[in-house]
Amino acid sequence: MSSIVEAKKTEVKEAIEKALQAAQEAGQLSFQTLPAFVVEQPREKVFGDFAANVAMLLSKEAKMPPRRIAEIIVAHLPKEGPLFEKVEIAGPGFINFYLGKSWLEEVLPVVLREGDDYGKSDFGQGEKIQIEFVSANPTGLLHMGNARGAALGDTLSNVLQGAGYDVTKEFYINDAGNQIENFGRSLEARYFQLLGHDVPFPGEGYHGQDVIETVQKIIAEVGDKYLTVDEDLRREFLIQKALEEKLTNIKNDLARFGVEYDVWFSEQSLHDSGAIARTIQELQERELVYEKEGALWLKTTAFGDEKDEVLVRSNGIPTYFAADIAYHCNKFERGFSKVINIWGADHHGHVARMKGAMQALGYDPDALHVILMQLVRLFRQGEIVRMSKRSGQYITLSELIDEVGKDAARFFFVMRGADSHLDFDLDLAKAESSENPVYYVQYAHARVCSILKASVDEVPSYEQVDFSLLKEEAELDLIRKIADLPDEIVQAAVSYEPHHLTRYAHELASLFHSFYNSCRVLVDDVELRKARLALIEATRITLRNVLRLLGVSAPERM
RNA sequence: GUGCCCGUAGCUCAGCUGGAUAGAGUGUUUGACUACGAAUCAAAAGGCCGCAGGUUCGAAUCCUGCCGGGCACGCCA
Repeated sequence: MSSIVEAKKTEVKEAIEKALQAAQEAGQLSFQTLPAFVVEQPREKVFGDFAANVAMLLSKEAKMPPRRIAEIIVAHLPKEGPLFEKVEIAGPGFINFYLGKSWLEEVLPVVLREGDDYGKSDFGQGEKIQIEFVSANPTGLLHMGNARGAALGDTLSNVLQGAGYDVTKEFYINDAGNQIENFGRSLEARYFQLLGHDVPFPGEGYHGQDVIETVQKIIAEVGDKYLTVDEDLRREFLIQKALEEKLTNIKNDLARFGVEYDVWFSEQSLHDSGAIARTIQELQERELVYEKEGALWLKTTAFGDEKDEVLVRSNGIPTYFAADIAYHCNKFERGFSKVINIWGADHHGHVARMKGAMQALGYDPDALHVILMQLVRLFRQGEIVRMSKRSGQYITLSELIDEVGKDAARFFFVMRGADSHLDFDLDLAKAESSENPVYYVQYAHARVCSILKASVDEVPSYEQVDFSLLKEEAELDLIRKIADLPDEIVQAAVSYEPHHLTRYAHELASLFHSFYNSCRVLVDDVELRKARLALIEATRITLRNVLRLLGVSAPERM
């Protein structure tokens, strides 16, 4: 539960702060406030283990060129401390710190000791975060957009948990409102049609084949006895049965995808409990609601929206927007300090409105964070796979898992940032070759396992290993990357960008493959062999932990 | 028309709150298996970071204006 990299950065930073103070007291440097400088790992290894940009930031206030300031700071740093092997000034005024390799010897024991927990931290301090994703209409099957949302949301949840947050994953079931009425009419029409009655199908209805299948199942169970009952009763029954079946399907598909929710939240329950009515009343009390043409409107223009939005239609039914406001209030009432939503980019117009509504009701709009994800395009043999939801012609999550497998699907969806359009190459995802990044990472894991199996002796416990024997460039690079995991997870968590993790996984695998090709593990030298076994065991642990966060399996054989 | 997102190597994309010579993968070219898995590795080539201004010690990153692509502008969700 500790990050060595973070600890070292802090040590460097404190040393610089002391040097700054000393320089100021000596009258060599004058400034009012300490600038918010950073200590970071430079892009290039030649620039040392850590670098500070403090001199550049101070240049203006201290009225001195950055390199001159850097010289003064360096002069006040501890000369021969255990911390710095070498300190250099480079480029426009960076101070580069070379720590030598002794600090790297601290890394592997931590990994071996923490095992499955390596990479976790208490950064989030148990802060309560709620995350809502997929929330697909229970009137159909899950499509590619839902699949991307599922992979993104679930991975982000894992990452947040890994960074020490208390995460609740939630699926909002749209089981009320207009589209359910519409769904009911579609079900009813199919019910009549399948029982030999020639009735018209509603133009705006749900045309998909899956709806027909759902009704077939219902008929198999109850037969034709709902032909003659009252229309309201019939529709209510069909809706209830169909929603049950659809929801079970959705749950099963998501479970196959490795996604389990903590809460399934029903929209209908907000109607039933009066939560929506209460929310509308509260908005009314704040004089943000007015009546026009028989409908109730919310003054969203007061929060910069282009036009006001309807809360309650002239037919008396609250809109989705009204229900969603009530739902979000409910989230905050449950004590979450942060609420994350993952929406398709086509809902972006909804973001400002929802934040505005939260502000109107006295909540902090910034506590609501919406991740918008761009659309997914499927490619097969270089051609776009055309899909149309209206006609029911689209590839479902279930079919995707059948075709490319859970591992590839999840990895591919998380590989790109949410706001970039995702081109999903089905052939690449299926390819069992090096072009496929999933296999590349998994292969690294399988390779480690294979060596461990071939080894006659067990992985030594970390107390029995002399880690100073690891001094090849490839070994040190690999250790450095392993040491990064806790920070990578925190980075991905605070930025809500899980795609950093697929990148990290690939880099780690790459450094391992390099190491494998330049160093032999099972050498005759007993002590070196032990050290290298410990290194690859730590690599295995790190790879497996990352893959677990991604929801991708870590096979021992491929 | 208005608003939001995107524009980086042939292709698909990274690039963290502004930092050093803009990075991966893939594709192309060339090498490496009598050694723990060649589903691997090493090396080369490949860029006006859409265009033009501005902010400053410093811009792919921030601001403005254009150009090009996507999306949204319902008493749908």
